[in-house]
Amino acid sequence: MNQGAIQAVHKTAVKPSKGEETRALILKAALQHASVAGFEGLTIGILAAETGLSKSGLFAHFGSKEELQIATLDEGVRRFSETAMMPALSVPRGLKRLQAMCDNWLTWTARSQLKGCPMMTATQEFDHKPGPVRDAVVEHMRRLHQSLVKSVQMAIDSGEFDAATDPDQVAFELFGVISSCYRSRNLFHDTDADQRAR
Amino acid sequence: MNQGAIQAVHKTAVKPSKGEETRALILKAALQHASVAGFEGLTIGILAAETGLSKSGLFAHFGSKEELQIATLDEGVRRFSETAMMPALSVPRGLKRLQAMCDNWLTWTARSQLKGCPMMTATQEFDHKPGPVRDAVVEHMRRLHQSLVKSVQMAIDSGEFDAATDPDQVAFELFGVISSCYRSRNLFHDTDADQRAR
DNA sequence: ACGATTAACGAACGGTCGTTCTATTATTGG
DNA sequence: CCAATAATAGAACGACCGTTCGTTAATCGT
Repeated sequence: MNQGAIQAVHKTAVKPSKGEETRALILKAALQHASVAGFEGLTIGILAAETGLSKSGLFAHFGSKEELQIATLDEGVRRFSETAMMPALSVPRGLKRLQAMCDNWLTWTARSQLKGCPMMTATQEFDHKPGPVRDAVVEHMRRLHQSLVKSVQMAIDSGEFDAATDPDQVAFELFGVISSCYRSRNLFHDTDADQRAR
Repeated sequence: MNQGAIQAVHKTAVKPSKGEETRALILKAALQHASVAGFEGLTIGILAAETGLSKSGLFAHFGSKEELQIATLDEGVRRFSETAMMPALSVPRGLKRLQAMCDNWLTWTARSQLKGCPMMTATQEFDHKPGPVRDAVVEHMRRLHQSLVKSVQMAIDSGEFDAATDPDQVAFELFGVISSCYRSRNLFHDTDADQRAR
C-alpha cells in the first residue's frame, strides 16, 4: 500500500512528486498542531480538515496513526537540525558554538512558527508509553544529548572549560536550563530568554 | 443486612461520608493514571472500570471531565505538599532545607507510587491550552516557585549563599535540574539521582 | 497520447468519548 | 425506624476516533 518509507533512503535530489508534496504539506500542519496539542492530540480528522484532504486520503499517506506520529516527530527533528543545529556548526568550535547551539535551541520554535518545542513535548508525552514512538523519541534525544556532549568536549579541549569538567554533567544541566526556560516562557509568559550559559 | 464491617479507621476530620470516600478512591486512581498517561489521557470510562464504578456513577462526582482533571491536579498538589514539601519544613532553614526540598521533590513520586511527577506532566500538557485547567496549573506552579524562592532567600539570609544571589534565578535553575533529572530517569532509565544542588 | 500507476475521495464500520436522563439502591438524620 | 436525601447503575445520545474498502481522478513513464 504505502511505500513512502522506501524512498526515505535516497536523499531527494529532484523528485517532488505529487505524493511527496502533499505529504510534506501534511507534516507541516501536523508539526504545527503537535507543537500545541501534543502528539497524542494529533487527530486524523482535524488534520484532514486543516489540509483540505479527506480523512482516508490523508490516512493513506501513513497507514496508521502511529506512523503519522513518528513521521511528524522525524519532521520535527529534521527542522530542528536544519534550523537550530546546523547553523551552529558554522560557528568556531568551543564555547562560542555551544552558546550558539543553546541560543538557537531557544529560538528555533519562534523562527519555525511553532508554539512549543516538539521534542520537549514528545519527551514528556512518551516518557511512560512504551512503543515505537517512544523508541524513536529516545533515539533522537540520545543523539541530541551526544551532540551537546561533543560540543562541550570541544570547549574543554580548547581550554575554555576546565579539564576536569564532566561533559555529560554539563549537557545534563544545559538541558535543564533550556527546558526551564521553555516552561517559564510558555506558562508564565515571562520574557527571560536568559542567556545563562554559565 | 450483614453490615457489621466496622472500620474504626477514624482519619482526620469527622466527616468521611460515603461520597467523599469514593471520591478519594477515584482521585487516587486518577492521579496514578495521570502520572502515566497525562491529564488529557484521563478517561472516565477507563477510570470507572478501574474503580469498579459505572461511568455515570463516577461522572456524577465531578460533573465534567474538566472538573475531574482539576480535582486530580489538586489532589496531586496536595499529595506533593504533604509528601515532599511539608517534611522539608522540619529541616532547619537555609541550604539544608533547600536541599531537602529538592531531594524530596525527586523522590516523592516513588514514595507515592506514581510513575511521574503530575505537576511536570500538567505543565507541559497545558502550556498552550487555555482554560480553567491551565489556570489552575499556572497558579500551582507560581506558588511552588515562590516556595523555592523563599527557601533560597533564607539561605542567603543565613549567609550560606552570596548576598548578590538572585533567588528567582536560582529557583529557575533548580527547576531545570530537577526536570532534567526526571527526564533522564524516565527516558533513559539512568540511575543518576544526582545530588547536584550546587 | 495512452495505459499503468498512484493519489484522493466518500461512505461506512465498530469503538470509545463525554454527557444526559431516569430509575434504583444506600446512607443518613431525626 | 422511616422518610429525606445522597450515591450509584443502566441505557441511550451524538460526536468523533482510527481504519477499511471500493471507486474515481490525477499523475507519470514511455
